[in-house]
Amino acid sequence: MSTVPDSLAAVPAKTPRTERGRKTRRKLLDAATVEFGEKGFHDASISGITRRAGTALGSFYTYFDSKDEIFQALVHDLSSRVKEHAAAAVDQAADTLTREREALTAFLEFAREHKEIYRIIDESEFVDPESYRTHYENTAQRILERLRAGGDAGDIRPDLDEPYAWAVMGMNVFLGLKYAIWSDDRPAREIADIASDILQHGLGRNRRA
Amino acid sequence: MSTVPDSLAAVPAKTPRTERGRKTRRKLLDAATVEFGEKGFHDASISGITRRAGTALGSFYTYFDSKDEIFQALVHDLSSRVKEHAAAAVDQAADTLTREREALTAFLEFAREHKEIYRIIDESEFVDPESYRTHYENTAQRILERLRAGGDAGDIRPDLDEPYAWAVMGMNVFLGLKYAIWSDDRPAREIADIASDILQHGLGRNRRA
DNA sequence: TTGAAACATGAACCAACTTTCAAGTTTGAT
DNA sequence: ATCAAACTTGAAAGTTGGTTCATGTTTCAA
Repeated sequence: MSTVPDSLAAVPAKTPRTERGRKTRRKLLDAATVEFGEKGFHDASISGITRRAGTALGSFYTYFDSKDEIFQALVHDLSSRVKEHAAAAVDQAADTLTREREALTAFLEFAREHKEIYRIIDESEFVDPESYRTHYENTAQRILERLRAGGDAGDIRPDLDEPYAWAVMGMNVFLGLKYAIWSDDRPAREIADIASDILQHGLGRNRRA
Repeated sequence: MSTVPDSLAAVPAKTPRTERGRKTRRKLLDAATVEFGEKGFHDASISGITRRAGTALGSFYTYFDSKDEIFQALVHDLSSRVKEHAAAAVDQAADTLTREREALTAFLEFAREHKEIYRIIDESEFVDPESYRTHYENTAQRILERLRAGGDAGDIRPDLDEPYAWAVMGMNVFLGLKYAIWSDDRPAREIADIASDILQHGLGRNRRA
């Protein structure tokens, strides 16, 4: 006997209805980013989140049904942010490989400034596998579209398909892990140049940069 | 007042001393591989492990100090197995890029047959970060050595350093995630050919395969 | 054969969280 | 100004599952 008709269930049951509510929800989400980022899902606690948010423990359940649910909401939130950030960087570039280089540079810089985000999205592989998969499928899709556009424009080879996009994405993610999360020292640009170099010429002896 | 002198502490305290002990420890490790692989660290339980192993709950603590400790032992164990499997495949290949292609093919096939292993190693990023890092640092190191050998032999460009190895590794890992863990359909060889193609020529229009 | 050390057992303990709830406060449309 | 709905609160209930322990059994070197 739910009070909410199924036909209107599009909006999650616990959406805040007042300004105060929206603010509290936002505070919880931000606090959760810090808590999960610092401790990981397993060691993070609801009380840790509410303490950071400065709200009572019980208030958490006004906005989220469970620890899993807020994590899921978070991944969705952060995934959008990463996407938007990369999209912004990509706009201005002229040719395809420059575009990819800019996208990677932006990703590296973003990851350095928001290591928690990288960690949370990565951990979603185990906490909320569907979100994880969606995140990377979508990212690969956008890469593939850029590559195909480049192929059409005669910028790069025209015969590229899905696995090429996954290869590019894998390169980027691991360069991010190594040179954004685990160490900061090298300029992001330097790393992006190397990736770009691989995409341009490969490792063969054929041609030099 | 430990009964074990510090100077002899090289061997973990709980190493089995009889044949029966070694067998039980092995059973627990194998059971843990299944349990962690199926449920993930968080949802896995010690009682789940001992149930699968066919031992009493208490026996677990004869061999491991905690849930974290057996996970760590497991990652170490599995990491070695992955390494050995790849090393075996690499031996016979003639030139550098063929070697890399064989390594990737072997990795993909191994991952398909042992999806649990892939998952456990991946999850160690959060459960036992040091093991995770060691695993990938070592893997990158071996890739770099192969690339350098290729550079020396005149097989490929001679100016490759660490980031190139991480880029190659990232490609491989994500192709593994997509085409070994998430889907099985395409032949491993086909995927490895694509990666090899990228390493040989890049995505530029310059030359065709 | 014997006995000390190694190993096995599973009920019970316990700490740590998540989640609930009843009582109070604030908001905002009328 | 009013009041019903929205929101807040934190103590306490409820769970879950890791860990301990006292007791019993097996191993194996002497």
